Amino acid sequence: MTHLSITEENYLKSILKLSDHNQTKIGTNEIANEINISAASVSDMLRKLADKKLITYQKYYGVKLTKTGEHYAKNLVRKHRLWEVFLTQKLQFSWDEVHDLAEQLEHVKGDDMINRLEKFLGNPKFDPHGDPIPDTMGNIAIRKQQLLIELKKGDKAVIIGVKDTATTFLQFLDSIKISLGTKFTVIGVVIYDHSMQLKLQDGRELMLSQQVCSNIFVSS
Amino acid sequence: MTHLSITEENYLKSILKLSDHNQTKIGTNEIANEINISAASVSDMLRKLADKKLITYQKYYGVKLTKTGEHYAKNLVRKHRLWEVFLTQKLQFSWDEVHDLAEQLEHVKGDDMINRLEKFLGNPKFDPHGDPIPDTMGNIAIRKQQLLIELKKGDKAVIIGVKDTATTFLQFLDSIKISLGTKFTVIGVVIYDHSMQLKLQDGRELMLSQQVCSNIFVSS
DNA sequence: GACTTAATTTAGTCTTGCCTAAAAAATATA
DNA sequence: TATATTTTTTAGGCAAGACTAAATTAAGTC
Repeated sequence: MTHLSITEENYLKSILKLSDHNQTKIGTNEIANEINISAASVSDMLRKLADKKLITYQKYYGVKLTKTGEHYAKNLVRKHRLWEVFLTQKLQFSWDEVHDLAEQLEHVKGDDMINRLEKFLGNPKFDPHGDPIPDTMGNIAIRKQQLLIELKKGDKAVIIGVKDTATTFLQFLDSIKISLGTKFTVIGVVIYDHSMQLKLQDGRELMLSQQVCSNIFVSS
Repeated sequence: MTHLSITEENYLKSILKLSDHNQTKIGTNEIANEINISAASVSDMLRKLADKKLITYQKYYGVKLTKTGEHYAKNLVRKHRLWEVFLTQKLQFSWDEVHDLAEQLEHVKGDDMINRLEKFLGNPKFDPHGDPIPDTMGNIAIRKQQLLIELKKGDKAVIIGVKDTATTFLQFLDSIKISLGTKFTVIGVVIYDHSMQLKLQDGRELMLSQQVCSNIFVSS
């Protein structure tokens, strides 16, 4: 375990994130875009990360994490999500406030601390946004999940995560009192704009736009 | 509140630490020695910190924190000590293990988080080594404390802190099951080498060397 | 296949924070 | 007081990580 700089860690994390959506090799511009840095700077860094065997990199042909690189990256995700659980569960932050803090906390070195933190939090499997927390080996619990938008009238389900974690979206969900674990039944789908009408467990009825429904993960 | 780099924060913290012992202005070499950096580099940084009005600095005549600089430095101490309480109380670390982790955690930005952490921990006034935790204004609780070595035969007291926080010392105290809050009576002082014999609340009797007794704070 | 456009890399700089060696100022000593 | 010693600063460099501008490679189009 070589010591990586915060910058290096952030590159690895971005590459992992992009790999999730896009199975093929990641382009320089994609990374540049993800972390708001010039493509030239990214190019520089990719060479360095390749030298350290954290990525495989062929000039002009994109980049992929090595096993080592992937391990580092997943460990960062693990740390990030555990800290998010800590911030929401123990310090009562709301789910739209925790990302930036976790972004800092994830770079604190000390795997022993993280393992103890995990235990202290009761070995949670998902973070406050419903994203799974990798274990020490980088294994990630898989969960059959679908988007709310895919449900049909009459379906019953529970909210287990969000696809978009933008502050405005999370705050909107808070404002309508929707959170992880909320159970509901689809009582109608508007043909015209694909809005969905839900009846919540607490009896409230709610109309959600197609865009909102496309960003909420549910499980039946 | 300008954003300070970790490096800048560490300089401020060192200057504060040195000021505690030494009321006069702090010399370049002292700082260099404290943080293990060349005097030349320190000189450089002092100029930068003075430009930012965090210290008052007169070439060749040493350095002092400004009100602003002192505020930053005390806030760092506050964060450091609160994180130490967290690590020992919640994650079950022992007092000799927490320093390096707290050294990293103290640089995480977010005063709101720290205030919530403080509350979560039950507003502790002292860290695991018995050092006081500054409040948000930088005020530090004062406590009448004396060194164990100053006590006389027959005195009763309670251990409230340590002067030396070296790992070996803390581990030694752990090994003989002495911790903050331990109550005792001095049942003898050896004239020859000034060792002290204590009777603990739990009935155990213990002989401690002059050096050990010179590094334990007690309160009667 | 030649040409245009988009993506990527290289070249040359800048800032931060560190270093060593040398110069300058302050302090101690004879 | 003059000299020696210690402390501090200046000068010149280096590595990391960023930038812009220019060059190169790949991909898309006619």
